[in-house]
Amino acid sequence: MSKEITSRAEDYSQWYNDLVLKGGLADYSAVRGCMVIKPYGFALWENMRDQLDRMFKETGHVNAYFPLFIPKSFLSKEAAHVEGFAKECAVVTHYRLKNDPNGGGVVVDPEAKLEEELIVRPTSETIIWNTYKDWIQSYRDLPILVNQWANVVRWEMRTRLFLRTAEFLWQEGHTAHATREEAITETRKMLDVYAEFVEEYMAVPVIRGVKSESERFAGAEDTYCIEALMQDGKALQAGTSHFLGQNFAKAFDVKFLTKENKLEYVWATSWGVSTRLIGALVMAHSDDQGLILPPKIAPLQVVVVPIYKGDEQKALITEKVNGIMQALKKMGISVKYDDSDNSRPGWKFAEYEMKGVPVRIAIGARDLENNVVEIARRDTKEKTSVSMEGLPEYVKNLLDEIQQNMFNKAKAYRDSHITKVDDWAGFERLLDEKGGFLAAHWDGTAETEEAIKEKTKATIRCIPLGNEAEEGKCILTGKPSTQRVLFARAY
RNA sequence: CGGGAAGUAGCGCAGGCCGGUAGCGCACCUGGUUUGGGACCAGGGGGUCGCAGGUUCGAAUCCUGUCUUCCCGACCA
Repeated sequence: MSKEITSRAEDYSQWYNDLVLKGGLADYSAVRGCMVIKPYGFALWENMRDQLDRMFKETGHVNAYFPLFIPKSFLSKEAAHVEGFAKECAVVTHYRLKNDPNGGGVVVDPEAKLEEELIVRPTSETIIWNTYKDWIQSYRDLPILVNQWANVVRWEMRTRLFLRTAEFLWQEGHTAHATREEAITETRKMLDVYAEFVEEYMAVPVIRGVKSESERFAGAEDTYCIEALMQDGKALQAGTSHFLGQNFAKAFDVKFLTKENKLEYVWATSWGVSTRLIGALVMAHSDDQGLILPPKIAPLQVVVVPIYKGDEQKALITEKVNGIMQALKKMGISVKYDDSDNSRPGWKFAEYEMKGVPVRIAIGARDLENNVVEIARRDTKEKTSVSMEGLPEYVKNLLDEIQQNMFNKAKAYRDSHITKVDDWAGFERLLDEKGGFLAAHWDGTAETEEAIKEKTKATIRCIPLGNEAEEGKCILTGKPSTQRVLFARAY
């Protein structure tokens, strides 16, 4: 048929592309490295965004919006920061086009060169801290807890749908605090918010941790992260939260007066998650039949497919379905009745499986007679005959169960792919044969980390929070180590 | 940005070496029969062959450039 999905076993990358494209989440666009997020994919993002937004507001944050363009000079104010992003910045140099005197359409007007070039934001720390300077006078102005939903641009060499595109959507929280402790607390709090969201709503288990120096955000003192594991054994960073210390306050000269009337630099955090989460969602749960979406964020939770012979039967079924739909909607369940006549039930079944709709209800003449419906769940593909009596409650419970089951399944896979390893040969072999996270000792130096990366392509994903101390020897150098860290090949 | 592959109807492809006015399957439209896991019959519509130049009487086909995508590397979230 026209919508075959490449199997995971055959070609994992192609499988992922097939799911995104054929599941209707996104399409390639005419612009290099940029994608079109289609309505179904955007509905998914909206559900994620809305929930995150609620959680940000519950933790005291407010939304604002800062400019897309950043003066070039701003970026260079924080040395580490500019170094981290310089290689992937899009630069605006002119502000006008004109008709090509040679008749070739429009050309950039050389007369319209900008005095100072503008950078399309790769992230907004600089423009925001330049602004915060004006907002902050005294300790009474703190803390500032601002988030923005925005697009950002990072000019990537190699792009992949959702996982890495030149332009992507995200949120970036930027907070300012009076004390180091308060800023660190904020950094950790938002990491917890992310972890809760990804686990509770996306049903993807994550490991909370701290990045090593070389994986740290450019300009941060500490970068915290949540790391998820994909079905091919590769890790994916699902969110980051940075303790920025006073780096940006110093770079942009943002000081405040304390109660004691002393002038001090402000402490900062920033934190973000992006549409990349959709990539994580796809790769954590889906199978060779298509997407599997967790009920809590699925654009559509239930689809009803009628099976009928002739218009009379269809009318009877539709009448019954209308009642079911109303009852489900009353319980806050999103449901669609697909009574379109241009495809048959079997085709619809396959289609909604591809799109990952958690629950399918099929109802035909036989069911009407017996006062039942057939319910199929996407996660396990199980089909059951269920009485019409109490159907809404049954569906409600089933959605909860699917959500839980998806998380449990992903967690079982993840947990079985965290492997302790103490010898180099085993380390290399496990990376190739099993994948997942390898818990190994590391001597704590960037040189060793780099050497391991070069030999194996594996990086230190994080040092887990609450990691237990354990004497050991570095997996590569044999030098003394005090704890295990998590290595993995990553997206 | 290097190495490989590709771009022809909405989707998947053939045609290309050997230039002569574009074809198949699915989808779509009409009518009918159908409908419990991707229906069938009959009739029909749809393509400046990615884009721009060039060679030629004539280009999907040959040449040059360019854009986009995929896979593998380097880089990164």
